[in-house]
Amino acid sequence: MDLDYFFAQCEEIRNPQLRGKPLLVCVYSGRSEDSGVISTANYEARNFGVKSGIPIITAKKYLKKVPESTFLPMDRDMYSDMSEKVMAIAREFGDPFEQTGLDECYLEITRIVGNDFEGSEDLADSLKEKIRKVVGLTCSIGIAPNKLLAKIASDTCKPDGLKLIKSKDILGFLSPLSIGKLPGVGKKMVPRMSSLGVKKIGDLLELDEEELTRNFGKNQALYFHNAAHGIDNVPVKERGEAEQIGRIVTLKEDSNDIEFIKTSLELISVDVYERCQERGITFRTLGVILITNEIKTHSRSRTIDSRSNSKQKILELGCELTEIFLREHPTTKLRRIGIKLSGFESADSQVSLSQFMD
DNA sequence: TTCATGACCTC
DNA sequence: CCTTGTGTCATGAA
Repeated sequence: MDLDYFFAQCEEIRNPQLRGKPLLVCVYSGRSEDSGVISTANYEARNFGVKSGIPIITAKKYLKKVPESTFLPMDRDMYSDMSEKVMAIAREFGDPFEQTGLDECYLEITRIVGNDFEGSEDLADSLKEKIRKVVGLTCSIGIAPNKLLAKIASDTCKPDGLKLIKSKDILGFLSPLSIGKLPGVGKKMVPRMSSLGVKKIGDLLELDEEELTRNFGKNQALYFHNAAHGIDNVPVKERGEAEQIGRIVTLKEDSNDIEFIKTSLELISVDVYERCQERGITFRTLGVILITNEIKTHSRSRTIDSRSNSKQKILELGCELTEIFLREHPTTKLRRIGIKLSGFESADSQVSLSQFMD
């Protein structure tokens, strides 16, 4: 199940006046008036070529002659609330239930509907209806023998769609789709596939395993081979909480001045610290993400002996790792900076004397 | 095995 | 002209 143009649809629900006209949810970076990118566009905006990931300034050009267009900043808290409501509903329709993002989840329904395809469509319809009635959002649902096919199916039927793939229809469905429709094949992989003559998912069937392995390595080769045949054995699995907590920001200007960068590090330290506090966890590994003025990404991380969660420690380690990097790259300026925590453990599971006192 | 790093994906 | 957050994987070193 995949919610349609999720962030923009949330905004349409908050303010129904916005419906029927181009609506863009933007990530403003704060460098200049319109710097930043489009996070989500509704379908009216997509008609003008606007899509996720393009610069805001470009979207404004595309929509120059559509003055009734609306550009809104992200309101992540609101989208999280909407997501929670939807997921609480969806969870009741499948078991196991796996949420993979704010806007998508997998439901194992084999035990619930068995081989009854009609039953599975009725179940999906009633889920769609309930989400629409209770939360007001539309979504798209793919029903298939495995997660890979279900995901691709839901993709091809949005918005507000429902698509069932029966076993006998798998190759007929998959083969004509562009290779980029395959999860895991994005901006970098499409040209590589293309150079091998692979434009459609079906073209993968022509390559033998030796050729796949030579080009992509054993692991990916196996994935592509199976995917082209519609094979995927990854079970639907409940997920716990995130295993990483991170925050990354864009600096007001490119800089290699640690004091200037520190003001941003302070901000994001507080943010990740508070999110750790909310979950009552300590971390063992802290990493910094460093994106240079040339848009090259670097990371540096350190695993500490005594796990911790203090604002102090986060900022201190973050600064130290950043300083070391800057020292190693004296001519490089940073554009964006981030901190990422991992290696979590619940704070109260620390061995403490009190556990042995009774 | 664990750790560090980077590449890539997605929205 | 280029955001943000989370995850997976490959690789190489310790």
